[in-house]
Amino acid sequence: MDDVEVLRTHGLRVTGPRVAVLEALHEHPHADAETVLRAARDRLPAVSVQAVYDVLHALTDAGLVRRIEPAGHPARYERRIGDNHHHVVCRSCGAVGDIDCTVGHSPCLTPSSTEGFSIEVAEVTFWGLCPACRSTTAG
Amino acid sequence: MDDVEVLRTHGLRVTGPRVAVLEALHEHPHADAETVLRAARDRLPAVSVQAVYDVLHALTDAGLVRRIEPAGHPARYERRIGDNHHHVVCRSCGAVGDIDCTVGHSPCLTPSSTEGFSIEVAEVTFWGLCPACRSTTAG
DNA sequence: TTCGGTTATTTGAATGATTCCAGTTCATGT
DNA sequence: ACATGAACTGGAATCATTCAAATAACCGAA
Repeated sequence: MDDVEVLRTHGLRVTGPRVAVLEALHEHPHADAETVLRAARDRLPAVSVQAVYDVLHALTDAGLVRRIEPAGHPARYERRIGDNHHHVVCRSCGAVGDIDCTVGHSPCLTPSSTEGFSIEVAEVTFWGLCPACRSTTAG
Repeated sequence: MDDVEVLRTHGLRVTGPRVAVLEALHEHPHADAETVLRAARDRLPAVSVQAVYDVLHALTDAGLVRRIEPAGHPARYERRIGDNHHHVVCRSCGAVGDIDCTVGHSPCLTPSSTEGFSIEVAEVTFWGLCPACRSTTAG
């Protein structure tokens, strides 16, 4: 299923910016808006900043793309969805990596006291240093 | 140990704004910067916006206060630290609640593949609806 | 293939939390 | 009390993201 078909399947109109953004995300698995913009412009030079934001929003709403918002860093977007994996974020450079949740479901993710909240999803973020920053910072 | 002593213990100078901010945080367990500012001004009307940000930063660096940054909401600050608890955030109004990590340490928090990252902390955020928003939104 | 209605995109300006800057004031140790 | 360096004030600036209005593109129907 190519990008065009993916869009149709999810009831979204097929437009240049949307295809370009999907391809950009394929190239950069955890790209922030600016990276997506640049990569999208490699294919569609005229695409505007807001178009990229709109498209990312539309894709996120449609469940095609997942938005990650690491504290202190601009939002990032990824196409890998539906498998409940988690993320490592580099404290130093903000690089993001995927981490499979091998424990499967539950564990810490079924809280003891919910404080009256109805809980829908649990989000796990690991903070550390990426390989590159490890060698640079510490040695 | 009162607020003044807490500051001294952590090697921080004792100043009006710092005490005011600590007291504000005691009153509002998950306050954002604006709430802290207002509560601090109840005690110290002249305190500036920047002083509050500086103080919150200093307290966070000193490990006296923990900063929570729920995606899409302004940062919040809390005094309860060192017990590795997690948070529930209301999707609708941004209210924050504490959730004890009864499972203790580890579970999902020891990832399988670290992708080469050196991992320091794991952060768990639950997303849902707070009691107030549940009754308002759904019915 | 042309038409029409809806939806997406463009352009440009605005927002809002947070931070930077330069100068002044204050807390602390002697 | 005094010197010193950290902390505070006020104002402007930053950055990602969003809003608003006008234009243009998509896609089903004729």
